[in-house]
Amino acid sequence: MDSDAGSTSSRSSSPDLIVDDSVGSFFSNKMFQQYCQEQRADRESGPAGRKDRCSEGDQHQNGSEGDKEETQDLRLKVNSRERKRMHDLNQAMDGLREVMPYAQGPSVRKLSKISTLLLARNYILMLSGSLDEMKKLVGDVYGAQSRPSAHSRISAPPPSLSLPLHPLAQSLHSLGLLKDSLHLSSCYRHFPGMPCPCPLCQPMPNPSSSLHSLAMIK
DNA sequence: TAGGCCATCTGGTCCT
DNA sequence: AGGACCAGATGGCCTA
Repeated sequence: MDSDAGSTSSRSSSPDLIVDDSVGSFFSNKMFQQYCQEQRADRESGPAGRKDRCSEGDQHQNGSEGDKEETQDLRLKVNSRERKRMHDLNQAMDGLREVMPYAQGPSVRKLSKISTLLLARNYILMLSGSLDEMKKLVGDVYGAQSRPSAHSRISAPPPSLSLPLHPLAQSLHSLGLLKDSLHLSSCYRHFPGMPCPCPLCQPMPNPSSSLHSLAMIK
């Protein structure tokens, strides 16, 4: 189908659609309108189109010309709304990609939608785990401040450091998005005696949880 | 060339 | 009734 004719790039999740305020939404340049006219011609001329479109054409075959145009206008309006809805959805997806901890730039392939969602989920779970751990740590510090052994407890390397990387990092690896040069830990401050705060260096909060399987992209 | 990903169209369903 | 949402179908583009 040549329905992509109205956009500059089918790979973009935010195609350049012309806003036609008279229609009330994203709509259509001349090419798209021409496409619609061709579709109408297809419907009326023969069985070349899809079956559902043909049935729609048959359905209105006996109607008056005015009814036909009214139906087609309604269809265009509905299509336009649906296009706008998907456009908004893709914008939200782009917004999600922007806050995901993976390298962005022209040389890095954009995350697919499913990858974005899976990574986002894992990222949220990982942040929640980190927050819980931080709370515990803070509680330990303030609870044991009067005890002399408190300091040594903090500076001791956490046993979790030996655990495997968080599934988020594994996901990025599996997607080919995490290379050595792209490691994100440089964005974070490293404190002596503390684990690297970089999200990708975080151990799995619970290795036996179902989270592990969720990191597997497809 | 097959498979993945995507945009779009479309009809159905639900909600306001 | 009209709009939002959803899922299926279809075809185009890209990559391995």
